[in-house]
Amino acid sequence: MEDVARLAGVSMITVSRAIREPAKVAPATLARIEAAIRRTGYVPNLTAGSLASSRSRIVGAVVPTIDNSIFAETVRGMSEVLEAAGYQLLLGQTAYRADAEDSLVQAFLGRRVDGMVLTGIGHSPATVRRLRAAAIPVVETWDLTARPIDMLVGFSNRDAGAALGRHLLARGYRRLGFVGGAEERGRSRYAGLAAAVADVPGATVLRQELAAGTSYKDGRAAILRFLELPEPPQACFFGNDALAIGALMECARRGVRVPQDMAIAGFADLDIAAEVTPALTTVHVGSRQIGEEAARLLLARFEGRRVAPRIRDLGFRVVARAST
Amino acid sequence: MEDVARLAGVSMITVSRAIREPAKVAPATLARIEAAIRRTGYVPNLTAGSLASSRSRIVGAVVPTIDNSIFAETVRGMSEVLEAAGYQLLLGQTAYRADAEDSLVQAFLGRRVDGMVLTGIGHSPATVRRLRAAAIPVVETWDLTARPIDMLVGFSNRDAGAALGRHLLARGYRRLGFVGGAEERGRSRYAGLAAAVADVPGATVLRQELAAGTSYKDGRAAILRFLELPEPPQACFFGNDALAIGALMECARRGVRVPQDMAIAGFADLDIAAEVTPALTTVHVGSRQIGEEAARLLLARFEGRRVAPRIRDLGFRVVARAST
DNA sequence: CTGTTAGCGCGTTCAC
DNA sequence: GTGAACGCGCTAACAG
Repeated sequence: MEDVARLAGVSMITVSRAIREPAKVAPATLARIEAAIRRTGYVPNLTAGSLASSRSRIVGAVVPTIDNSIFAETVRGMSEVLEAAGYQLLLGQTAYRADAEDSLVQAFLGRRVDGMVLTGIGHSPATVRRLRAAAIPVVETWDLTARPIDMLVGFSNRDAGAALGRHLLARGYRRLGFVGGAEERGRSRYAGLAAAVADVPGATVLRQELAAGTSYKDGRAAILRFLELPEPPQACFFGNDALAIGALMECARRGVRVPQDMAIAGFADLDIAAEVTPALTTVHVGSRQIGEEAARLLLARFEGRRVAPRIRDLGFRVVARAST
Repeated sequence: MEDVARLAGVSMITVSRAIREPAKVAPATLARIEAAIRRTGYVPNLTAGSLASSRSRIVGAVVPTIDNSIFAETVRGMSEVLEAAGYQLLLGQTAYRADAEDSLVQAFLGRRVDGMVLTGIGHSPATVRRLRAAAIPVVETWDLTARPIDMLVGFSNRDAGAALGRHLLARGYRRLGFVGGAEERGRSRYAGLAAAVADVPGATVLRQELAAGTSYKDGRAAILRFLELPEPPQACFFGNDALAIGALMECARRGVRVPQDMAIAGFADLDIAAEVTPALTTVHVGSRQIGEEAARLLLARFEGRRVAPRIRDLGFRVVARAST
């Protein structure tokens, strides 16, 4: 930067301004500086800038995984909004390991990210303490609570589970099954379903809890376990679409008719849910919008705007298709 | 850090060492420092560390998108290997926009990433110049070339396309179709297919080039266009599994038998490819391994080890399933 | 609109 | 095994 300044015959601070707020520099000066930048091949060191300004223009995001497209869409939405505003995304994946979130948060805070996005509302006390101490904007996502750490963008997994349960019950199914991974949000969906079932005399629900981080194969195996029961469920709600589609495919192979012999529903409404045959009943939750909105909230706070309300319930929508 | 040093009765540099190389600090001193860190809630500022040491422990990765799980797996593999080594991942998505890569590279270099991972081997001259000037380790992925910018982990899209073409031809199909997005690697796959077709007298191939960033829906539409022809292809190769599965589903809906009336093949071997009915013939390319290996190469270079060879051809494998 | 001064919070290099 | 001085490259705050 010193070279650039010398070449342009100005001081370093003017170069700095020419880069960050070109409008505040005289056009002639600006032109000379730009020429000098080009000649020297100067690349501003944003690390030094971050240190000096104590703003990194980096946002940290922690998700369980991006393989499973439900979070991939969220990350994509976030990343597009952030990039458009000149921010970068530091991505961390926990693979559903309990301790991974805290160490990622710690690492991100060490990098002085300007904001953080977390998945879910369950965090270790240490994590919460760290985030509060850092005093940066934080957005929790994919769930709902009255007391977020700071801001929140999501929907009620419990209500969504209940709504899907009511849909199944309304369709006349009474013996229900639930299959989900061992993680917080999946459990909330089950709790909702169970509550809906409790409201209807004679309705029952059987639950299979799998390890977290499930995929197609697990759905296939789970539906088999149900089908082998003397009295299998009539309808099965899977904690995510991948599980449900695995189950759907297994039914197709075995000649189990969906929904006549076994109704199947998923969760999240991946692109593929509408494409399979029969098309999958699921709950649409706006994965992409969650990411976009989270990013927008952060940007608002970065720009000093007050965010109200701090809780954004984006809701959900039961999408009834042919599989139920 | 000054507070910590004072509390522990040592100098700042000793605190610094206690954090980075605890082995080089006397156990008693170390214990006092750790206690002081806990009492003060001190969080080392890695930005300052980066500036002083000119090593950021950040790797930048540019992918077209992570929605499409083929790159999601690569990113996941990368991120796991990097996180285990104490590195963080800065993620950028181009959404297949031509100019997006260069601006992301520019931004990442400005942050002084220690290394970069790019998707593909086609980059603007400006991008290549920047990367060379930065003199950091760079890994290109998902394709093959004799002259990578620095290092490369991938496979030959052309050969993979040709291999799948030979598979279709060996199965007796002569009128082939190809559907792919308008992007470099998809075009290479087509080129390979076309070459395989040229080797067999009487074999033909019809091509549909879609916009880049395709999904299930596009596959569905594309197969319809083929089916409406007076003489549709007998077998259709799709540039990625999502397209192929969309087509598969459309065939199921229309009562078009796969593979008897229309054979279908995809590319990348997503988890779901093995699960659909009929199971999808595709080309396995080790998306996850590409990411892991790219990360390992970078780590090797960060640690000063020489990497040879700099080109890692991970190969591919035609996975013949029921859909062809 | 432009410049000056004074750090940002560490790690490097040497010395002890 | 520990410390002092210096600088990494930039920007905030103020002055002009």
